Amino acid sequence: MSELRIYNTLSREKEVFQPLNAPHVGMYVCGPTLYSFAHLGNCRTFMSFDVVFRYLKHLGYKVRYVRNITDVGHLESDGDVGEDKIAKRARLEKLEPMEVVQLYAVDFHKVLDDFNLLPPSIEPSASGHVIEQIEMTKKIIENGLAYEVDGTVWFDVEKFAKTYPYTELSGRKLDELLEGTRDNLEGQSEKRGRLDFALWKKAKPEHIMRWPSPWGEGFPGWHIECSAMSSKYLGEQFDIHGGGMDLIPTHHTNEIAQSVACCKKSPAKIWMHTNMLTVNGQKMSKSLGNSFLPEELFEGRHALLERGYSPMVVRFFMLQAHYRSTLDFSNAALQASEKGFQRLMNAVKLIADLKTSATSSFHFEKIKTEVYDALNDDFNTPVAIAALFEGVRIINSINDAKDTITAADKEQVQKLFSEIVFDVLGLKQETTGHSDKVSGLMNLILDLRKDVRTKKDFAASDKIRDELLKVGIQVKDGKEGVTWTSN
RNA sequence: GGUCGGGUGGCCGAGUGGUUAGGCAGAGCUCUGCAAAAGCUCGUACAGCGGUUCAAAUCCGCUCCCGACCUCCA
Repeated sequence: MSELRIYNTLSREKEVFQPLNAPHVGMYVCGPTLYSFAHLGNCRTFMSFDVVFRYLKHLGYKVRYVRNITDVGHLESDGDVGEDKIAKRARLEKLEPMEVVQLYAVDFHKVLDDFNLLPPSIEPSASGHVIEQIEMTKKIIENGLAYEVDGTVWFDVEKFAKTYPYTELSGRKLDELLEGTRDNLEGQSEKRGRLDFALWKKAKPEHIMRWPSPWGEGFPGWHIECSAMSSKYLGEQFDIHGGGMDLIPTHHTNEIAQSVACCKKSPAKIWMHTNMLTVNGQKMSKSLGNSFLPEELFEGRHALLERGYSPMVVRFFMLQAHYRSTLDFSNAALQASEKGFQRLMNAVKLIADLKTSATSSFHFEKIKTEVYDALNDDFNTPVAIAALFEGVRIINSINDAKDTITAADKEQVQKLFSEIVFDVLGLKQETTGHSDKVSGLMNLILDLRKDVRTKKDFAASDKIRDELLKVGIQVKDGKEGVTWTSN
């Protein structure tokens, strides 16, 4: 079987995955800032890493997956001028900051649960690690790479860049960043270099969230939390650090700088970045106002949607694109995925009842190899799914007695589909949740319909079928009897 | 403006120097009382223009178009 290879943003190529301390794997993913509801684009990133988490576990690794919660320190604008996002929200809604965080945390977890994401091993919050962030900041000052001005501590990027390739992750040129004209230092705060960012911010009198520190009352900067928490739970060096692509140039670049400045070590071996979800070719984002809330999608409450789509259909839709490609969101694409998802799941259901033969008329190993080769190739879920569909065709064909399968192969197929579809891709059969009453009614109706069909009263029979279809119940007359599905 | 990424059949979306992506939609056939489901067959796509090569959609150059980042953003 092929080796797992992962695309590393640092090297810009796929590298064979070799954990620092096999079988243990440490993975850190930048989580949400809880100042609003998570939209679908946010969900895509966490879903991508959910598959990474699941696949690594499937391969037998003992994964510690840390995904943080940002509940303090994330500013509206750049490190100088903005207001803390959560503090602002709290002020506007007249809530305690922790109330704001709680509201969106509950929603966030519910949504990810709807999408069948596994919870991370540890979900640390920034506000719960202020001490660690202060300690790290102190160390960076000791190492001469940060300075305090009037209660605020700044990271000295230009000094750091003399001994370390500050822009290694983004591939930008430092000179060009320094030359940038979009803002200048005039009229701005006390920081020395235009790229310098805050490790600790002095709290203004009206600021609600504040902690004591060696530099007076204040709160931690946005980037330092991830450096502090990743090193606390995964060590100074760990295997995988992930997040959305938009975090590369600032957040992740600064994270590396902080960790190196503090511990002299680059924190992660592999940096993984997911691409954006787009709507009509444009990035889905809150500021552009084109974002979808998962709830709106499930219920079809959105101008761009003709109707709702279930969480598993959406999950399947997202897995049909590679995590490093943009994925364009549209009604038609969702519809296509819905059909495909149903086809896949129907086939999975069929496996258990397949009749076995003395020989198999297909090569199971070929499908299995294709699936694993795909997943090993930087978690290529769309190709893995394509290989599974080859299996779907065969399963259906066996069910139609046009192909054959041995008992041993059937067991293998069952195992492969169960492990890949459910455990790795994280899909699940969506229970239609009929009550006993509905089932009883359906049995009665179909029984009556059977009677009229025996009498060749097809008009009556078809009327029953057509009327049921109108309320969303589809009747299928198979060779083995009548089945029905409800949506 | 700078940096980076991309333009694939009706739609979504993989891949890549020579061999099938896959899903959805469409056409035909089989099965069926008819439907549905399922199976089989079919469309022969890679923005444009040059170049390299025995061979390019895949490499190189130019042009056009789109996007991301450079400001908070997964």
